[in-house]
Amino acid sequence: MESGRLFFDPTSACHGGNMLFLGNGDSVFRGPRSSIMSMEESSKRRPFFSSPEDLYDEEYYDEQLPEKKRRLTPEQVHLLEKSFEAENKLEPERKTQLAKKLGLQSRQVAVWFQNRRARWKTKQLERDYDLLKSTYDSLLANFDSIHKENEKLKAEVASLTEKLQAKEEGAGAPPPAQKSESLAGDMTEIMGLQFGVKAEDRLSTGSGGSAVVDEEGPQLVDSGDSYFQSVQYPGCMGTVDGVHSEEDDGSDDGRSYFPDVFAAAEQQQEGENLECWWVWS
DNA sequence: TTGTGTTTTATTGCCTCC
DNA sequence: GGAGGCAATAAAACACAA
Repeated sequence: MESGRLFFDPTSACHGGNMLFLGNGDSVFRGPRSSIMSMEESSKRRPFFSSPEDLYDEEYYDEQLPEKKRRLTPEQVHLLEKSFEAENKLEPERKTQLAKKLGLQSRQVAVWFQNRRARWKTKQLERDYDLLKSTYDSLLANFDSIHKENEKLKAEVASLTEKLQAKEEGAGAPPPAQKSESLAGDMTEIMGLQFGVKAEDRLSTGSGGSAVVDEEGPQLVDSGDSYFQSVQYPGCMGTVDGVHSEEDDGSDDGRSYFPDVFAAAEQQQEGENLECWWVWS
């Protein structure tokens, strides 16, 4: 192996400055985390191996320099994906083993995992958005139908009240006014309670209505396609311990990036089911 | 072929944890 | 203070339409 050669992307040095030139003429590869590797060391840890055999392939060295950013082989990616599925974070030992197995630098394996986690998170945000949107649409549609039903029932009450009054007036002897007025008043009050107070309940977080849940009712949030039930990456979901630590600040519990929102939506959905039961019974 | 958008690999700087 | 994680970003590699 030719000593003193650096295997780095020269273009990276432009923006990243991963090359340091020392006053004594030596140059070192400045790796991430400011870990300074000697020139010799960096040449040993040459990036972009396509296979373990390439590591000691003189011809490869001569023909491929200067190194350019090289994609991993499908086999390497496959193994990395499998490893990621099992556990989306790398312990140092596992990283080293994986790197050895793949003929990559451990740093490359770490970078791959880092990028893979970022991709997974992006996808997850998209899924969460879709779920949130469909939940909102569903709730909106439900609200509209209930609102219409409310208006319809109100009109019905007014009509019946009118008929009742007409009947009482046509009966000759005026019945105890107190009674008919009381009856109409009662109905109005009941309707007011039903369509006023309950509507507020419906628009609240649903905490009041969630005590009773219609388990047979539609559970949009927990549909079969929902992220909460489907486990795309066993190692990334809440079912595996490793996932829970993806976000150190606790914003990501491995299930959703909007846990509170979905919880509220879920509760509201339950409230909606209860509401339906209440309205139609 | 070329222009353009997307994906993948890699770096940098900041933050947190031990 | 070092190690490792993440977000932001650069740039090469790739895909694809015109």
